[in-house]
Amino acid sequence: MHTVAALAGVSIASASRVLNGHGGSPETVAKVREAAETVGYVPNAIARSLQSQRTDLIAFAVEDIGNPVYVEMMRAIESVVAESGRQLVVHATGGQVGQETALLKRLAHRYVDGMIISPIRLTDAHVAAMVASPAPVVVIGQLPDEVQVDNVRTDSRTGIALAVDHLVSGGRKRIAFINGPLDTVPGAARDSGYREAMRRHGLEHRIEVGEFQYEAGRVAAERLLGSGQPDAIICANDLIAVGALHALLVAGVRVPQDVALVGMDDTELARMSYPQISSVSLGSAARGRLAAQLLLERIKDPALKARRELVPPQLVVRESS
Amino acid sequence: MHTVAALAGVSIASASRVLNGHGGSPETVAKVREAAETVGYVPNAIARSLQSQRTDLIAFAVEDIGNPVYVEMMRAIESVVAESGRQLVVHATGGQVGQETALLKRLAHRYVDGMIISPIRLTDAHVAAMVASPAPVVVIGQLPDEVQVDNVRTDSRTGIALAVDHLVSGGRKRIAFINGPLDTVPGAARDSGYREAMRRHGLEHRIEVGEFQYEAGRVAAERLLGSGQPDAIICANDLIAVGALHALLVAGVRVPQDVALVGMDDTELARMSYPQISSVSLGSAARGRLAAQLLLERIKDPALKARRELVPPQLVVRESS
DNA sequence: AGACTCGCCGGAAACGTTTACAACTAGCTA
DNA sequence: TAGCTAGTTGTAAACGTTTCCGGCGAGTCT
Repeated sequence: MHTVAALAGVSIASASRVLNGHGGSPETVAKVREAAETVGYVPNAIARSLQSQRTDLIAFAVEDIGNPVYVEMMRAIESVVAESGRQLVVHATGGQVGQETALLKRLAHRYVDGMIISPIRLTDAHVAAMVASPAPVVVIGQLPDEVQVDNVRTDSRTGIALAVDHLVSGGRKRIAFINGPLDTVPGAARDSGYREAMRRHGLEHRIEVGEFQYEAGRVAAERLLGSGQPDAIICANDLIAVGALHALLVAGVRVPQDVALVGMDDTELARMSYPQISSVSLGSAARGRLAAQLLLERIKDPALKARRELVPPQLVVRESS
Repeated sequence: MHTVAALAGVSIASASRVLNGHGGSPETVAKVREAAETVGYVPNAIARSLQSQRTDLIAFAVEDIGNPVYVEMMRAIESVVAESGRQLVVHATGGQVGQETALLKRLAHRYVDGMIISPIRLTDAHVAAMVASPAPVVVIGQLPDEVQVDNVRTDSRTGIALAVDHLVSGGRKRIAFINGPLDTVPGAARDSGYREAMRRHGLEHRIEVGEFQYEAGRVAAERLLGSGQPDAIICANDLIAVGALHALLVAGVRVPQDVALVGMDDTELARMSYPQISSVSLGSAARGRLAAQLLLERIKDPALKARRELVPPQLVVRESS
């Protein structure tokens, strides 16, 4: 920039103004433009950031950036972030509380303009770090009501209820549920949703618990088949559902004739299976998009008070039920 | 930092030194540490970057951050990048040449310390932008030999050959191939690999072309079944393979008895299907890891001359063949 | 013709760090 | 005791921008 200004025979102030389109006389504009062209000037993003106190970077932190649900969220977030001329920084936290709170604390360094985080387990340390954060944070997932942090959530409890109702109306009675760990936020919500819906229909519950993974779904389904085969299985996410489907097919169980299957999250996996798996959409893409929008709006106006967006679940019926 | 120094009664230089562990007398260290503690000082990442001329950010640019292959790469890259204390910025380019070259040009702004890019189509503009880039670039995928840019690649031509040989040795003769667009780098390589392998075995080729997507695979397989059913199908990636499998199962074709199926990329999809799909691993994770390592080494020593790493393909035989 | 406005310009401060340099002290050696 | 070394400290420059502010000239109004 110094050299551009020198070459154009103007001050660096004028050069800066011209390069940012902030006026200038026609001659100076021409001179500076030409000088910049000949020396191949490109502004330095860091210096600009230092001055403007913005990095135009948005962080997204999740347990595993390979999980289809998060991939879908990330895609949606990336799209709105990119559209706003910003860029996305991704963090894989491995679901470790320490990592996540460390990340939240690092926001104080202002290395990004804000963060979208979807903690799978929510501790007091999380909440403390979030409300203390000097940079805006948006949480995807449940959050205690009193916490004043932007939040987009879905209602997986009624999501499960949709699945149960659907199966019951199809005449199923022995509806089992394969859940993820109960000490996680989604695991706990799904558990209570399932129990309540079953109680409402006067049915007995049957629950298997494992990780939110394919392999866990396969194993859990095998267990279910081993003792008093159910006539329907609800899975806490699509990975589990695909695993369960695998076990059912291997065992020669017909889906949906013998056992109906309903997944959750409605990721591509559900569409790509055979038979295609019915799944409760929790609007991953919509939640990602909303979260990004909330964050951008808050960055623009930090005085906004905390908002809470709800994306309603929706049952997508396919061949498996 | 000013306030910390003032509170501790030392100069900001001393404060900075203490906070970075660059010596200082025991008393000053104590005073500064305490002052920093009481005011809750956190260093500003941008200012530090301006001084050090590093952002500790690495960019990863691909067509679609939701594609399982790229997800796997991204995971691997994120892991080594995070381990080095840096962070990952992701870009979804939509495969558009303009977007990608724009991204490469933006490297001049030094908003990241380097970029890993995997262009699906490679133009002269790409190459020009890469060699002209002031920040290090690593390319995942084919690259003309003379281009002096760090590069990690696989050999999908012999990858296809592995699949063909395997199917031939299993007695298959009418081996069809479902490919992606021929004007893409991977599409072209796979095409020539398939043709050559078939020629070598004295077999006639049969090729369907579509996108590198599930739906394209489904449609292509339907076409193949419609006219002179093959006894084996090779797919240019796992998404296509899963789509093809779907079409086969819907048509009542037994896999692998009637038609054998081999995918490519060996993503989780292949393991999660039923039957599990044989797939040619192109080492996505390994390529991502290598690319990240190359980039980090080059950042440390920019004088290094361009290196070229090759990850050999490997056939993983499962139930579908 | 004088007062006023407006647009353009350059000097300089600012953003928040790190670090080269010089000055100083204390401890040691010859 | 003079001289040297090692360690510590503060001043100030540097990183590369943007922007505030005052000055200046040209045009407009009375």
